[in-house]
Amino acid sequence: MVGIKDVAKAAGVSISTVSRVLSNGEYVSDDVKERVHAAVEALQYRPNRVAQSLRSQKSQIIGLIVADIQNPFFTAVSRYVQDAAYENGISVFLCNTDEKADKESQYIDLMHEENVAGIILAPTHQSHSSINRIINLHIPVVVIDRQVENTSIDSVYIDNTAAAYKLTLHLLENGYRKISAIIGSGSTTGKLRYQGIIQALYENNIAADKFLLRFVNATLNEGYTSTLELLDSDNRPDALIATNGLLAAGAFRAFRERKISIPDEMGFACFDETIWTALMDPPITVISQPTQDLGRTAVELLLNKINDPSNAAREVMLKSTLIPRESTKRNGQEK
Amino acid sequence: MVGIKDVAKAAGVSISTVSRVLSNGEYVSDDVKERVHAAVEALQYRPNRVAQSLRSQKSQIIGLIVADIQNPFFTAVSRYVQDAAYENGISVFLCNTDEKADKESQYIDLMHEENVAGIILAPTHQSHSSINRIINLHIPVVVIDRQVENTSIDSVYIDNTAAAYKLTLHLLENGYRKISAIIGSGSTTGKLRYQGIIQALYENNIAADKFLLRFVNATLNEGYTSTLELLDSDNRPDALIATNGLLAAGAFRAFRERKISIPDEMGFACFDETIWTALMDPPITVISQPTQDLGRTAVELLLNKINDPSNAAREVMLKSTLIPRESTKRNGQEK
DNA sequence: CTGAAAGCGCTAACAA
DNA sequence: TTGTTAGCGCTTTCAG
Repeated sequence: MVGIKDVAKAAGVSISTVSRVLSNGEYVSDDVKERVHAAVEALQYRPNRVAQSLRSQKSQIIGLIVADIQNPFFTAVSRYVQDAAYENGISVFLCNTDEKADKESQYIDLMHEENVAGIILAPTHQSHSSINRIINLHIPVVVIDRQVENTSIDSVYIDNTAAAYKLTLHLLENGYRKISAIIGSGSTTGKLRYQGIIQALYENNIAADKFLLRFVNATLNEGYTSTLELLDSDNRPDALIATNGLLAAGAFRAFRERKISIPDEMGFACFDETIWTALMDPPITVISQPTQDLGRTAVELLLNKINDPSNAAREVMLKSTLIPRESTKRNGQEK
Repeated sequence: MVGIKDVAKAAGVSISTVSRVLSNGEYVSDDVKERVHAAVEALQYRPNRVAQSLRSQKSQIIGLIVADIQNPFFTAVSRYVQDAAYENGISVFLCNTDEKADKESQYIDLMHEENVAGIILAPTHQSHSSINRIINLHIPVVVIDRQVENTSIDSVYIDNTAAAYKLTLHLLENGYRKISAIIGSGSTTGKLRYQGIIQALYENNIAADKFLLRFVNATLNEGYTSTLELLDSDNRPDALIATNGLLAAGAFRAFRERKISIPDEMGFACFDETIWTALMDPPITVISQPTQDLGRTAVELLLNKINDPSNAAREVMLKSTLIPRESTKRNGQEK
C-alpha cells in the first residue's frame, strides 16, 4: 500500500506538505505543488479515506435506508440518490429494512459505527424512535417520503394526500362510485393517501366503507389476496386504488384470475409509474411520483446540513402527477 | 462520542482488556467480562468501525458494482446481496456504472480509498482492465453474471448460452422461423446469449440474418426504436427475443404501437422474470434467472476469499429456467 | 489473565 | 511557505 509518506519521500517534502497540496493547495509554492502531483501520479497514490475519516471525524459516506429496494419507487429514488452522491464523490450504503423496526435500528447502529456523514431515511410508521436515535447520535438526516412533525428535521416528500384525492376524484368523474383501496400499512404515506381518498369520497357524499378501504402489508401477495377478497365479496367495489407498485401487481393478478374486465367492470389505478404500467392491457392510470427530483433534493438537503449543521431545516414538498390512462376510462365515458 | 476509553474507565479496566472482551473474549476472567459488558450496555458503547478498519486493515464493507440498479435483474441481485451481507454484519456500497468504463474505474478507486473488504463486480465487456486493477490492488473480488477467462478469479454466472439456446429452440418448436433478437451490447452476457441463439438457428438449418440479430444499448428506448425498425422493414421477423427486461419493455411498447398481435403475428420472449411479465397481455415467456442464488453465492464466495485469500478461486454456474407462457404459443399450436 | 505502549494513515495546530 | 508533532479510536504485540 502506498501512503502519504511514500509520496512525501518521492517528492522530497514532508507529509504535511503533501496533505496540504492535496486538500486545498493553499500556501504552497508552485514548484512543490508540481513535484507532489508528479509523485502522486507516479506512485498512483490514493488517499486512504478511512484514515481521513478517523482523523478528521468527517466521512464521505451517506446511508440510504429504505423499506425495499425492489419496490419500484425506492429503486428509482435510490438510483437518483446515488447519481447525486456520485457527482459529489460520496459513496452510499444501501439498506433494506422490510419495514422491520429491528432491522432499521440495527442499520442505524451500523451507520453510526461506520461514521457516516449523514443518513437519508424513508421511515416506516414506527420510525419515531429511529429518528430520535439518529438525532441523538448527531448524525445529519433527511427524511424522505414523509412529513415529520418535528420541525427541526429536513424532509422531502410528495403531496400524498392531494395526490390520492386527485386520483379518487378522477375515478369519481369517470363514473365509479364504489371505490375501494388497498393501502400499504407499513409506511406513513399510506395513511396520508387514505386521508386523500376519504376526503374525496366525503365531498362527493359517498359514505366511507371500512370493508373497501384496507390496510395491508405492501407486498405483491397481500395485494393479490386482498383484492381477491374484495372481488369475491357480495360487496364488490367498482373501482380499486393500489397505493404502490407491488400492491398494484398483486391486484392485477387477481383481476386476471377472476377475469375482471377493466375498465368496464372495474376501474383500476395505482401509485408509482414504472416501465410496465403504460404497457399493460389496459394501460394503467397512475400517480407518477417525482422520484428523480426527490432523490436529488434529498442529497442536496443532506449535504447542506452536513456542511453546516446550523442550517435551518427545510421541508420540501414535491408535486406528483396524475397520468390518466385506459384503466379508469369507463366505456365511452369521457371525462 | 463514547469511546473504548470511557468503557475502560467505567469498568475499571484497561482499554486493551475491553478490546479483548469485545473481540473474542478469550483469556479474560468472567468477572471482568461481566463488568465490561455492563459498562458497554450502560454507556451504549458501539465500536468505531473506522478506527477498527484503520488499525486492523480489515473492513466490514463490500462494494457492489452493477450497470444499473433499475435493470430488474440487478435490482433483484442487489437485494439478495444486501440480505446476505446484512446477515454477516457487512455494509454494502452500491454503484451504478451505466456501463461506462470511466465510472467503473472511478468507483473502483473509491472502493480502494474506502478500504473495502471486497468487491462484487458485474462487469461490462470492457472491464478487463478494471478486473486487473482490482487484482493489483489486492482487493478480493467475485465477478457475477460473467465467466472470466482468468482462472484465479471467483465468479458466479448463469448458463447464458444454454439459456438462449433453450429459448430459441422453444420458439422454433412453436413454429416460429424468422427469429430476431435485440441484444444488450454492453454486457458480455449479450454475446453469450447471441451464441446460444445462433447455435439453435444453425442446428435447425436457419441461416443467420445479421439484420435480425441486433446489438443495442440495454435501454428501454433502444429496445423500442430497434424493434420498430424490425417491424417496419420488409424483412419482418415472426418472433423476437429481448435479452433483458429493459429491452423487453421497449419492444413491447413497439408492438403496442404497431398493433402487433402476439403470439400470432409475432412470438415474443425475453430474459428476466419480473412481477409484471406474467401479467402482460399475453403473459410473456421468459428465462428466469436465479437472482437470489446468484446474490447469496456471490457473497459467500467473497467472504471466503476475504477470510482466506489463499483459497482457490471457484467458478459457480447457476441454471436458469424457461417459463413458457402465452407469448410464444402460436394459435392452437401446442408444443 | 491484564496493562502499557506502539502505531494504522492521515490532518491540523503550532513552530520555524 | 514548509516541517514537526500530537493525536483520531482502536488492535495487538510484549511484558508483567
